[in-house]
Amino acid sequence: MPTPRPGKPVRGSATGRPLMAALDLFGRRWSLRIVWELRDGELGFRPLQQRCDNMSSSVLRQRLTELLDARLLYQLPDSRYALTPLGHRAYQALRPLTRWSQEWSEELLNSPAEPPRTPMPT
Amino acid sequence: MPTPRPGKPVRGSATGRPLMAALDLFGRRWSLRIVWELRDGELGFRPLQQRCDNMSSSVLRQRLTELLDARLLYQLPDSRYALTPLGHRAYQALRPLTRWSQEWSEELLNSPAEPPRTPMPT
DNA sequence: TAGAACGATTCTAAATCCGAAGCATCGAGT
DNA sequence: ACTCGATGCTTCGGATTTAGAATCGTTCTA
Repeated sequence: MPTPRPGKPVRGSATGRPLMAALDLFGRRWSLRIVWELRDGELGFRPLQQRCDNMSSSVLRQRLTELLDARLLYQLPDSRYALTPLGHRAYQALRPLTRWSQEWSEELLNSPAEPPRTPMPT
Repeated sequence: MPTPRPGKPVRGSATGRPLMAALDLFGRRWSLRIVWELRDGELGFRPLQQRCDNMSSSVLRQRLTELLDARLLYQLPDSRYALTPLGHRAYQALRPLTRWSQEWSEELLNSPAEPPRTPMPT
């Protein structure tokens, strides 16, 4: 499964539009989380794994490879992983999601039950 | 596989922090894409499927159920799917990603080859 | 009234992910 | 020198998720 890159067609999109490549990259499990966890500081393999709720090491390695490949990460001489400038900007692009998730949380608290399948205007 | 919701522990996170729930929700394949494709207009099942590069209908249905459940979508009386206000804000939270993906694309064009495993400061 | 488009479900196979185990290396401590 | 714990991975079998095709019943249109 190749690392998605803009320009080439990616899984689920023949166009190769950058956004589609990005959605593919970040649609893989733990991708978003890994970028998130590296937001303020380099981490080695195992520490990173721990921060990611002890995700399986095999998948972690795979994601790291992909993210290295996509130039969101680079590896320090001591083998720790860190965000590249590009990776940092990706993290920043993800930040609004934090705010949103709070709204989401609040809104679900106000209506934890069944969905109104119909009107829902506004 | 339950729909992730803030407050309850989700896959890969015992805390139930809203962000982690969001990362779980959007970490599922096609989730991001579906929200994206509904950004400016309601779509029925099949039209939506087509826009998503003919993703498999079984998975589409699954994702739709989850997104309905999470209140990002609702269904019109004619059964088309649309973003709720919350879903719309989610889409907006995702927009910076578009800009980022362009930068990404450009940067990869300048260095399509092997990664410099070491220094990479700045 | 025949055909097309639709929403949705079911089934099987393939891809992906998980989790545990193992291995080699390194530095700290004795 | 020698154990010990931590680290960076790798491998492998089994579980979960996704893909893909086929199908069903309904509605809409010609």
